[in-house]
Amino acid sequence: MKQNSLEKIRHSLAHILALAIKNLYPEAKFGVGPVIENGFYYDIEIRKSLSLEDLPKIEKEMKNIIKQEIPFRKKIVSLDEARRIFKGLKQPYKIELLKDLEKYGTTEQDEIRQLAGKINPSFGAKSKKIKKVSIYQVGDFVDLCRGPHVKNTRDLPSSFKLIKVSGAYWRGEETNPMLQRIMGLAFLNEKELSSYLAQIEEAEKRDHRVLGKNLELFSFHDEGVGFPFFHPKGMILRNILEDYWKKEHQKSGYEEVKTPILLSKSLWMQSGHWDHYKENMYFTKIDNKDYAIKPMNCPGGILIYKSSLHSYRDLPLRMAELGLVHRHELSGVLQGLFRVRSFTQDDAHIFMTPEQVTEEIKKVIDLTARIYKKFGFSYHVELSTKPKNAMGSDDVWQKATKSLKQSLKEKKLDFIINKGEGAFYGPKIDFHLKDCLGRTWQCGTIQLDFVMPEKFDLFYIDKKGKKQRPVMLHRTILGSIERFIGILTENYGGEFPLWLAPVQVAVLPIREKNVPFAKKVSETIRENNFRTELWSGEDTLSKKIKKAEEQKIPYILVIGDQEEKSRKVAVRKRKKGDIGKMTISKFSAMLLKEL
RNA sequence: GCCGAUGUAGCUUAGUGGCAAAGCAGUGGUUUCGUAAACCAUCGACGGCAGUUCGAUUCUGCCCAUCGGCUCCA
Repeated sequence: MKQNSLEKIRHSLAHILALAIKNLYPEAKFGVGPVIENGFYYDIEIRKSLSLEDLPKIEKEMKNIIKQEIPFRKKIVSLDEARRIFKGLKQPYKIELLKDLEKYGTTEQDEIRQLAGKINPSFGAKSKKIKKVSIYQVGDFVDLCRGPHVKNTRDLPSSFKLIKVSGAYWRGEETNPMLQRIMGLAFLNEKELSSYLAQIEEAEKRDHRVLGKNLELFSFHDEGVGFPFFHPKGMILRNILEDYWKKEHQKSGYEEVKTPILLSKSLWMQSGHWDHYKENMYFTKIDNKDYAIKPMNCPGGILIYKSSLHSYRDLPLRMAELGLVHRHELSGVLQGLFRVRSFTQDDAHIFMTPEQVTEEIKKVIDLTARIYKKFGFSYHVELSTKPKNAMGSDDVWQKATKSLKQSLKEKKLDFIINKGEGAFYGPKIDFHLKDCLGRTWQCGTIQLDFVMPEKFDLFYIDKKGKKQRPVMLHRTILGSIERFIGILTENYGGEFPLWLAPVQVAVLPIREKNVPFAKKVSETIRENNFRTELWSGEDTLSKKIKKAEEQKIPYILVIGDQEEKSRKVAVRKRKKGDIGKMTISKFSAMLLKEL
């Protein structure tokens, strides 16, 4: 099994999985079985509903098959021939794929949608004509497949593992039947497999839902599913984050505003949310009139803009808002702080002249880069284009998309394009953060909007005293404060750097009689503007240290008779242990330097 | 919302068709202790609603929540 790329191995294992399924469940109908990051999966339809307990049996069957040293055989056949083959095998999903191949030359859903003219006819890709397709056979399993594959099952390693079963909609469409997806990990050798498993274990240890509870940052309750409760320590973290954010925005020429969370139906009708976002909104009645809780902050910002007359001299007008929004997300998507139903966007709406657009976008990109750097995150950028339920003409969308691209190019940022993933009012740039375990999270977004200014009849007065239509930019950098705190927690594994740590210094007196001096020490530290706790409880020193370490407090000061006598405190640093004795002023200076 | 799994005390876990077990945490004492768990005592739980049963935490159904995916998304 040499020189076979991992990709080939994973793909071939997907076929072996399918063969194993066919052996165990002869009636199986097969969907698709691609390679994914770290492994592979196959979507299947069988009568039995599989659970985790079924996986070892399937895995065993796969290993059996591999042992038999079966060759992978490739055949090029005409479309008609392929159709006959899969009809004979009773594989309706494969036949559906063949139909698409014939009609559009691809099985990629995005491309098909475009070619079918359902969205973005203007972007029009060309259909490639396909006359022949390749099929691969291994044992009794025949698959429509581009390949490539290993030559023989003897080229496959045993370093794979089936890990999950779940439902998955056929072709990713909610309206299609749900198939069963079996997912597996696969690596070149046992060592890589186990190191990946270790990495998963490490990620589990950093789970912000667990740390959030242990560190008393936040909680969730059945009484408000998806609505996070922030505890005192979580609030400290949050306030530090927000203060930092406010300072950076002041420096960058933003003004802060706050808009109501409850606004009337007529406003949401005007903004288009009523038509385009209703399924995600919460409603109520006040004095018999319909109101909605805001799912986005823009209409509020727009009303502020409209409340006075603006000259071209005032633009760009950068209006920032830490805005609390509520969105009724499907119950199945909720995930700790990463996905909640109420969250605070670090939003801003920038109103500007059309000439200012590229320059402003570049400024936002710069600010985003600066803020991410503060936390040591790297990131990649994606550009999302016009979605199915879009408002506004193709012309306007093209123009907006072009501006975003232009700014990205000028900033020399590479980007991936997500077709049809934009907001309903405009295309967007998304920033995806990479944490220390290599996982990515969507946070910042820049959305260019020519639609809302039109809907709300916004204008400014130009040089000649004439009314002109401004362009609007919606943007976030952290994305949501809640999600960002979740990411920070996992990134640091709960060991927040000194400037973010809810408690920076724990002061631990050894004996009862050391408490008065310890109290003085902690007061001095507090006066020096550090967050400190005095632990004057009954526990032994060892126990207090254990607790302080569990709480991941950056510094621990031990106060006993010796310290009291020498007026120097014994300093213990998180992860480092004892780092010596020093005066309080020296200690404070050291902390200051670390900030 | 869909597919699958799970739900015992604040946390981690044990267990049973017949009084639900423990460690940590908490509380009350004793101890005054020098760098990751002192000692004694004590409080505290079977997610909810039905059904089967003499009896249900245990079996069945429905609901709720959580976890892993799908779809969606900051």
